Amino acid sequence: MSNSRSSGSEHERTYHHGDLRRAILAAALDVIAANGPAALSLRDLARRAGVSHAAPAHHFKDRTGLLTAVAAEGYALFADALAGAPDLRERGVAYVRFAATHPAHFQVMFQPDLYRADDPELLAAKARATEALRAGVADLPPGGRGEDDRLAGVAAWSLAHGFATLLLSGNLADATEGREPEAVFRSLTGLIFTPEYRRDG
Amino acid sequence: MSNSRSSGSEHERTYHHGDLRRAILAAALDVIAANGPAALSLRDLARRAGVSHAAPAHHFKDRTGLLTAVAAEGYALFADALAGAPDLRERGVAYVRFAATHPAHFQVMFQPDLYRADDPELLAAKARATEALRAGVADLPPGGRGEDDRLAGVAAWSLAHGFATLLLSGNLADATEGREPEAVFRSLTGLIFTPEYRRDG
DNA sequence: ATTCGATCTAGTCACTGGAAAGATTCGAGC
DNA sequence: GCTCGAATCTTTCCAGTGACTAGATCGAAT
Repeated sequence: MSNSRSSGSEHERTYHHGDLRRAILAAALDVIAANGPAALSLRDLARRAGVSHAAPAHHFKDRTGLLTAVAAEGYALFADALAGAPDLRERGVAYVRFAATHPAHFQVMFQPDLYRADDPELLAAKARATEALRAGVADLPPGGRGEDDRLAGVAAWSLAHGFATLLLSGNLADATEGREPEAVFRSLTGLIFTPEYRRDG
Repeated sequence: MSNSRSSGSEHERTYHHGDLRRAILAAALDVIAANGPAALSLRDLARRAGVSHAAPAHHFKDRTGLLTAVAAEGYALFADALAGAPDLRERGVAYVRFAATHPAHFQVMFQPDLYRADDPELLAAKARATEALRAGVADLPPGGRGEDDRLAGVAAWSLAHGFATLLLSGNLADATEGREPEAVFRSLTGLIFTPEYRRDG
């Protein structure tokens, strides 16, 4: 590692950036979070990182490759976030919190048009996340009821996902009104879930 | 109206298209439904309509203007679809059905980055849709309970919206498995809503 | 020290969105 | 029927972008 570029505020021009992949990814997340995936430009990211316009290609192949990397990283972080939650309700809260704290990742993850959905690394991370979700649903009903379990899982997923996407698209601005979105979602779950589907106090 | 262009299969070249605005909009919906909003190109749409690449600009100003028109039309159709439903549950079903039958509209509507959210026509249509949603939530609890009403409304909205977006992003493929998404959603609502929040049989 | 692979640069091409200026057609009013 | 203004469409042009290629530079292992 020749040059980490973290010592001075001015970019010290050297041939090798040091950690261009991370720098491009970080810049991409900024742009996406601010203006959406459509506003993302490889050349702009290269400029921000202080490298030539063709440099990112070596790390991500092309634009789709960059977004694939974003989605893969997103699913990995997502799986970790979900795994840390104790019960179903808190897993839903973690779902919403992830969307709120990682809006760029979340947006890209759920727009498969933007990336290569067959990427191996992405598939592995997504599988981990899916497993974390499924595990959350598995401890849901007292006894397995077959088809209803699956439906209940889809319902819980839909509830959390809908809240998260509405939040990111700005449609819950007046519903939350300054309150923490997670908190709103938490009280919301207490309202809609029937008692036998609750695990929390 | 000089030339409707609907008589023959071959485009009869005339200077005026006849209904270019509709033609461009229709082509745009096709492209978005097939490959997402990112794949949309004004020049491509112009080619499909058989006009010069600058022709669409007169009807939509720019790319953002076209997407604004898509969103506005979407909200108008959405309001109509929601207004036709008798009770809250069927309004949710209508929500999901709209997303399934108008995927392009739906996708654009809930990505405000793509269009001009302050467009007057769009705002009017969105207000109608919001009103239709609010009315659906209003007849929900037996007696008004203040803050809980609002939360329940957000919950119902989140449930329908989450199901719809997961459906469009391909995440419910194995959960529906050939069955009509609407039907799956309908049975899902019966499972998750507490009895006192139900109106249906 | 040399070599090899990884990283980055420079140059190029096709495509896109957008703006400007001109051509064609429509339709209202005479 | 004719003219004229407005709407619609074409042509031309420019800057920005993604992607490809060839070459320059660097790092590290041998």
